[in-house]
Amino acid sequence: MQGTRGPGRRAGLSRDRVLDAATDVIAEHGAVTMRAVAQRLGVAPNTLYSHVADKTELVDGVLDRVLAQVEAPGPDPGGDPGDAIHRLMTSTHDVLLRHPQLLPAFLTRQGARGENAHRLGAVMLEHLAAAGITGDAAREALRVLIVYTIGFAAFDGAPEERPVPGSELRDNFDRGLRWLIAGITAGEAPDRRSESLR
Amino acid sequence: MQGTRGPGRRAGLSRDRVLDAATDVIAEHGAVTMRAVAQRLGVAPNTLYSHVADKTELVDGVLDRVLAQVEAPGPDPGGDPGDAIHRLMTSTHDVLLRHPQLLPAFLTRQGARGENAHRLGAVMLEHLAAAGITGDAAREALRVLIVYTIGFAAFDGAPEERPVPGSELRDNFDRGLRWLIAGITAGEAPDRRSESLR
DNA sequence: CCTTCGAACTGTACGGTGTCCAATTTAACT
DNA sequence: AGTTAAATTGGACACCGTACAGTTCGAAGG
Repeated sequence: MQGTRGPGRRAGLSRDRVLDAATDVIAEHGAVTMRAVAQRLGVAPNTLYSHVADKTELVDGVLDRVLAQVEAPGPDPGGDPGDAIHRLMTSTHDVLLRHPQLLPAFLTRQGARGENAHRLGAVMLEHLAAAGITGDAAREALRVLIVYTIGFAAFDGAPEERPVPGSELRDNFDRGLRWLIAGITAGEAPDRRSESLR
Repeated sequence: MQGTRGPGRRAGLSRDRVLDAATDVIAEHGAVTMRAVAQRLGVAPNTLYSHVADKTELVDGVLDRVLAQVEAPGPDPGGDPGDAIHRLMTSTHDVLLRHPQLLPAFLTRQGARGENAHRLGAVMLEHLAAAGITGDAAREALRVLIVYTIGFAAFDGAPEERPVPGSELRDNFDRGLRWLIAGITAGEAPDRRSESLR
């Protein structure tokens, strides 16, 4: 039984395996700890720093992996851009709710700055452009939608008293989301709405 | 020079003075620490536990004090309830932005559960009732508005790159808020609106 | 006035956290 | 083969929240 490994003995880690372990730990205990991740990997805590610069980088990695599960419908000429936006934000909301434990981390890191987040933002801007919204107006609309979605998921994932069943919360989210999309696609730039065809 | 105080020697603290010190500390360093608060008061760290049960209770206290600064316009018969709601949420947004350091704490505690938060919620429900929105619909609308406001403030208060000037962010917040209020006061409960008297 | 008692406060300490440093070993490259 | 960079470890540091058991004060009751 060679239970303990001496210094230098490889454990075969990788950034991916570290992030996997971190995801598991956060799913089980609701919070990450360098030591907990290391223990799950059968490794000394410091080892993680060979694959991850910081704890924040570790958390960011986990967050971005979760965001990778969001279904981002591509541009659909002929389809309603509002519908596409609605689907994308709903998928994001669902994905976030599927991992309620890391919603606090999501909030404090303000939405993750990883590549998947970037990808989703780009897709959103495409849909907004298809709806005739570009430039600053598009960026503002995007910000509003992101804030709303993450914020709502965070409040839903709260471990407090739960008088409201999940389905009702989903409806609640859906209703507010429709209000926002309606406002975005309808009344933007009320002074000059010439080429807003439809 | 009697610099150090022996055990038992009173320091003249009170819950209020502790919360004051905590507010200052959080304003300077962006985070609270029992030890930091104690040091600022010239007191041993444990002393705080005579005036505050927990660190979370301390943070909650600070949060609720900040929320006390929000101007909550009373019910105004004849006035537009939508305007009142708009003013209240805008005031909340301003107050939150005035204390960007404790926005993370606000988020992780999901909006503070203190008595001022309660008061603001009650006022909001009054205004919603004045707009003909009651019961579950009112609670849903309130949730949407709170999520949006806190979420937006949190994104604004982020210490990241700031390509957007503050005034523009305020306009951005304002626009989204109007969309939400429009949706709330216009199309609520489209299927069964029988006893929604008005 | 004296006694009593609860509350304020301190010293100390425990278990936990993130992270740095110097060693050690291994795998890969030349 | 020898050299080198990377992976891993033990150990340590500084900090965190907080529990425990004492000390001392201020006020209340006789």
